[in-house]
Parts: sequence; C-alpha cells; structure tokens
Amino acid sequence: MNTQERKRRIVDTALQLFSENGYDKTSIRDIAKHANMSLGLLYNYFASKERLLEAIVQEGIDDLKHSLDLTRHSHQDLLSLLKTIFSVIARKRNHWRLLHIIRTQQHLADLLAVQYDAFNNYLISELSLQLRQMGFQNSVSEALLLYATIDGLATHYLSNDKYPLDKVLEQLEKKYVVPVQ
Amino acid sequence: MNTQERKRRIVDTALQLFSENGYDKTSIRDIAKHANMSLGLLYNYFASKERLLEAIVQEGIDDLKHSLDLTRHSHQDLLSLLKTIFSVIARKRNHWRLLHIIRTQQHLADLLAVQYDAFNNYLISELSLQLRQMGFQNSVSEALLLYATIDGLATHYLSNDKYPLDKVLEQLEKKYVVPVQ
Amino acid sequence: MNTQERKRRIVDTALQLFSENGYDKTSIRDIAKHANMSLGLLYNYFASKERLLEAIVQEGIDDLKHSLDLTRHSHQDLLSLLKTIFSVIARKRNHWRLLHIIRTQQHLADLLAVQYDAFNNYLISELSLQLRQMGFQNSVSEALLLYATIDGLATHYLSNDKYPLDKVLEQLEKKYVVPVQ
Amino acid sequence: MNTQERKRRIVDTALQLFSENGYDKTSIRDIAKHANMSLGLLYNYFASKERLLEAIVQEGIDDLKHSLDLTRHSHQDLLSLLKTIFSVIARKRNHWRLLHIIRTQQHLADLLAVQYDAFNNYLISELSLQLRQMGFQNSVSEALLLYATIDGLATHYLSNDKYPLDKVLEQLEKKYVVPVQ
DNA sequence: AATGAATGAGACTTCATTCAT
DNA sequence: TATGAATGAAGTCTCATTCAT
Repeated sequence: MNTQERKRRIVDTALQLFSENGYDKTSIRDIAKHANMSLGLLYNYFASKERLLEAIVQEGIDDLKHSLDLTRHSHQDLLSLLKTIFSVIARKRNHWRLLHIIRTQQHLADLLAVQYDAFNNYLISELSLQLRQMGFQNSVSEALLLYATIDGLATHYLSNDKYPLDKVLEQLEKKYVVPVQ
Repeated sequence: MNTQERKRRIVDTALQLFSENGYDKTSIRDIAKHANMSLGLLYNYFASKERLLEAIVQEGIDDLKHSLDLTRHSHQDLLSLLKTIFSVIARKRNHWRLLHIIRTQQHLADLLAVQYDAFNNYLISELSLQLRQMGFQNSVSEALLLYATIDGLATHYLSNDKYPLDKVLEQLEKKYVVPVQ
Repeated sequence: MNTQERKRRIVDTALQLFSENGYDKTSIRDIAKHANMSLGLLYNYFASKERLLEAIVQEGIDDLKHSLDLTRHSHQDLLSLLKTIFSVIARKRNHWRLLHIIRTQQHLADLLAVQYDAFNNYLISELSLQLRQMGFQNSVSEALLLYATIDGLATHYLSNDKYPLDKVLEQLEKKYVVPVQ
Repeated sequence: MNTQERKRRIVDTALQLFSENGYDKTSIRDIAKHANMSLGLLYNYFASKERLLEAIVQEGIDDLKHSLDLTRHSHQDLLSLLKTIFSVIARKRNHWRLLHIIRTQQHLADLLAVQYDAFNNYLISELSLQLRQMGFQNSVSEALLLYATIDGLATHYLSNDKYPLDKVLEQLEKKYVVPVQ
C-alpha cells in the first residue's frame, strides 16, 4: 500500500468515525485501529488530530464543490436543482454531517473558520447565480434564504431517516414557480 | 444564597458555558468555578453532568414553549409571527445554540432523544396550526418546510453577527403572501 | 425518640449496611438515610466513621459473648454445643459477617486489633474449657483446632445459603466422640 | 523490560498491595508507583482495576492448583498432605490472603463468583478424592469439613505470625488416623 | 438538638502525543 | 518506514467531615 492509498484510508476512516460518533468521541487510536495501521504511522501522515480534521474538512468541501460543479448548468427548473443538491447531500452524507458537527462546536469552528466561510460563500454565490438566471431579483437575499432552507432541510433530513424530503421539496418548489417581481 | 438561587446559578452558568464552548469542552470543574462554588456542591444539585444537561435542555424547551405560547394568537400575518419567533431565538440564544449542539452530536442526541422529539413535534404542530389558519393546505408539509427554513435561518443568524436577518425574512414573507392553492 | 434509641438505630442500620455491602462501600450518607436522620445528627453520636465501626464491633462482640454465655454449661455433648454456636452465628449473622470483613482488611484490622484479639481469646478459652470438661487433653491445641474448624465452617456457611451445615456438623461430632488419649 | 516482564511486574505489585492493604485501599496510582511505571501504561495491560483483579485471582488459582497438583499422589498419610497444603499456603501467602479478602467483600465476591466457585469445587473434589483413597466414607461431607478446617487454620495462620500451626496439625491428624466407619 | 449545604482531596479512567526500537 | 509502549494531564464522580443556621 503506497503513501496515497494510506492517506486515503486514514481520511476515509476518520470521516466515517467523526461523522458517526463525533470528533471528541473519536480517538486517534480508534481511527488507527479501524484503518488497520499503527498509531505511529498515522502520525507520519497527519501531525495532529486537528490537522487530520482540517484535511478531512478541506477534502469534504472540495468533494462537495466538485459534486455540485458537475451538475451545475444542467438544470433549468428549481426542483431538479434541489433534487440534485439533495442527492449530493445523501451521497456525501458523512461530509455534510461533519460540517454540521464542526459548525456547532466552537473550538472546531474557530479552527476551521476560513475553510467554512469559503464554502459558505461558494454555495451562496452558486445559488445566487442560479436564482438570477431563473429571473429572481434580490438574488443575494434570495440565495441566503434558499441556503438557509436547504441547510435546515439537510439537518432534518440527515437526522431523521423517515423525513419526507420529496414532499417538502415539492412545497418548496411551488414557492419559486413564479418569480416575485 | 438559597437552594433555588444556587440551582439557578448552576443552570445559567452551565447553559452559558455549554453553548459557548460545547458540552464536551466544558468541564464540571469549569462550571463550578464560574458559578463560584465547589465541585462537590454541584453534585448535590445534579447527579451527573448528563442529568445537568437534561435539566438545562428541558428548561430551555419549556422556556421556548412558554415564550412562543405568550405570543401565539397575537399575530395574523406571517412576518410578525416570524419576527416574534426570531426575537425569542435572539433572547434565548444560548438555549437555541445548545439545541443545535446536541442535535449534531450523536451521544447527546441519543441521550436527549425524547425531549428533543417532543420539542420538534411541538414546534411543527404550532407552525402547522398557524399555516392552516392562514389558509394553507398541506399544512404538515408546509410546516416541515417552514420549520426547516426557520431552523436554517436560526443557524446562520446565530453563527454570524452580521447576518441580514430582516432582509431575508422579508423575502421569506413574500413566499407566503398568497397561499398556493 | 431519645438518645439511646437513636444511637441504637444508627448502630443497627450501620451493622446491616456494613455487613451487606462492606465498610468501604457503605457511606455515612447511606447510613443516615437508612436510619432516617440527618448527616449532622449522626455525627453528634459518633465522631467519625471509624468510631462508629469500633462501637459496632464492640457491641457485636459483647452480643456474641452474651449469646454464647447464655448457652454455656447447658450442654454435655459436643454436637449440641456446636448446634448452639451455629444457631448464634445464624442469629448474629451480620455481626459475624462484619468480623470476617474486618479481619481481612488490614486498615480495619489494625484499627480494631485489641477488640478482635480479646474476642479471639475469649472464644478460645471458652472452647478450651468445654473440651477439658469433656475429657480432652492438650485442650489449648484442641481448642485452636476446633476454633479454626468453626471459623471455617462459619465462613462457608455464611457465604453459601445451601451449605449442608448439619451433615458436616455430624461428621465433625464423630471426630470428638472418643477423646484421643 | 519487555511486555511479559511488565505484565508480571504489575501483577506481582498489585497482588502484594491488594493482599497487604485490601483492594479498595489500593489505588491504581499506588500500583503504578510501586511498579515504577506511569499510570496510563498500566491501562495498556489491564483495561480496568477489576480486570486486573480478575487476572490476579485467576493466576493465583492456577498457581495454587499447579502447586497442589505437583504434590498430589506423593503422600499417603494425611499429615504430610496437610503439611504440603500449608507449605503451599505459606508460599502463596498473598494469593491466599487475597482470596480471603475477596470472599468477604460482596462487591468483589459478585465480580469473581465464577472463578471462586471453580476453585472451591476443585479443592473440595481434590480433598474428597484423597479422603476416599484413605478409606473414608461420606467423602463429600468429610471433604467439606476438612476444607473448612483448612480454611479456618489458614485464616488464623495467616493473620498471626506465632500461630502454633504444627501442633494444631498434629491434633488434626489424630482425628483422621482411624477412618470412621 | 438538628439539618443538610458545602468543601476538596482523591479515586478510576481516557487520550493525544512522543520516541526508542 | 513502521510499531505500539509509554507518559501524564485532565475528566467525571464520591465521600468523610465541617459548620452556619
């Protein structure tokens, strides 16, 4: 197993465990054990638990961006856009959960403020762009609103297996059928 | 200082610290120190850190319910309802933050599942009632959607001092001006 | 409730709890709670946990002595003597258990060495007297042996509800039918 | 110092301290200090204080069994058997003391019930076998009686440096010279 | 006489990180 | 490169005892 593969394995394992059990409740020892490697080796790749978290979050954000980029421009109506976004959230469930975990813990939020802000801005500008293309004015406020809705829905969806996401998305779409002039 | 005052002080201090630094990053010793009492005394009031958290969360939920109850029925239009809700959130900022913290940490969510679900259901049914009164059909789906939006807005509002809440609320209200038939 | 009654209640409660759960595993708070009195009041009667233990042990020894005295001289054969002794042990189960607990914990044994030695000597001299009356020579060695047997039997009997004490006592008696010359 | 030696050192130190001062009065920190290692390291070898105790007790039982096995069959008369047993007890003084400590403390007895019962049964069946070979009927009752005597003698012997064990053993032997029919 | 709030030392245990091999 | 033994600070909780009321 080469360096790249090992690093991958560490990141994947840690993401899984962090998103399942939380950052504080996941020990470096747990990660090493689940990744089938020694404690010392893990420290050859990441200098500390915090650096590991940063790397995961950065990768998670890049991943999410990449996934969203792939589907950009391919949709005209809002419903299909929303469905795309939530399919990304579902597929990148662990990443998204980790973002939520980090956001609510001050010591982690402080650590990752720069990365998190960048992601926020990226998402908002993407949404703003879409909305403008769809004919909405006040696209920034609209984007903030839509982002908040998406974020809240993601939160509820990720913490409740039976959340009736499709129905709620339908209601959401209706609110955007006719752009408010 | 009597028993009631002490208990109050513990709860207030712990709520403050939990919401600022997170549950895990706040030690019982920290709480005792900030509340100006000995470590052991705290255990005379709450049998464990978990029981303390439960008590705080329950009080937070009761508080929020009470605040919302007080203003129920006093509004006809959605904007003033939303403003009421967000003024409660702003006033109960720490409670709301704590709910967010708990929700994203599995071990805490498990611990408080019953209380949290009860609160969720309360809020959703309140919103559903309001929306039905305003002429909305599909009031449950609509309530879920509105709750998600409120939740997301609260998240963003609470983590960003400069969040343009009023503007976004205006956009939100417009979506509810004419009930979608 | 007068002073004597209260003291009695403390001692009875503590004996019960010590013998059930052990000295270290029984807190003063437990004792006060089970005795239905306040912590402070208990300390009016006994200056410390150790003093309380000493008082209980002293009373226990006096009790055991008294019970044994009552039945002294009333038996000619060994079997009835043994049955008497074990009926005392059964009735004073908690006292006897407490003696065993204390004996095996150095810090308690040190504390109570004087009392414990006095009890030991009392029992051995009683047994020695009996055995001499029954015609045994080497009555001291015989008494030590018999005491050890009684002690071991008591240990096994007290820690096993189904111990076939009667059968074993029969075997024991046979060994003393004809004094060894 | 390798892993095996460290583990040995922990067990030896803990056995020494447990048997001297009792389980509850011996702290993990004490053990680590006496074993010249850090507190945390001890937890690399034993997951908890209870697991450490279990390991020690198991080793003690195995040791005692082994010692007894070695000398089995090498004796015809009871006196030499008894002397063998007591030389084992003397050599394994700490183990034997620890068994006594455990037996009298409910929370430890509960913890180690399985191991302790197994040891009891082993000893009783060994004694029963010997007695049967020596011509005794009712060998089970006889074994229980002899075990009680041995146990009581061990207790008295271990808690009193000047206990006249040899004399008492002589008396004991006389009781078994002629099998009771 | 009576209460129980208050104290703080000390117990067990976890864990990020280092380093000899 | 790879291992995991080793460290020790820090966390939660218990408890004998004191003392203001």
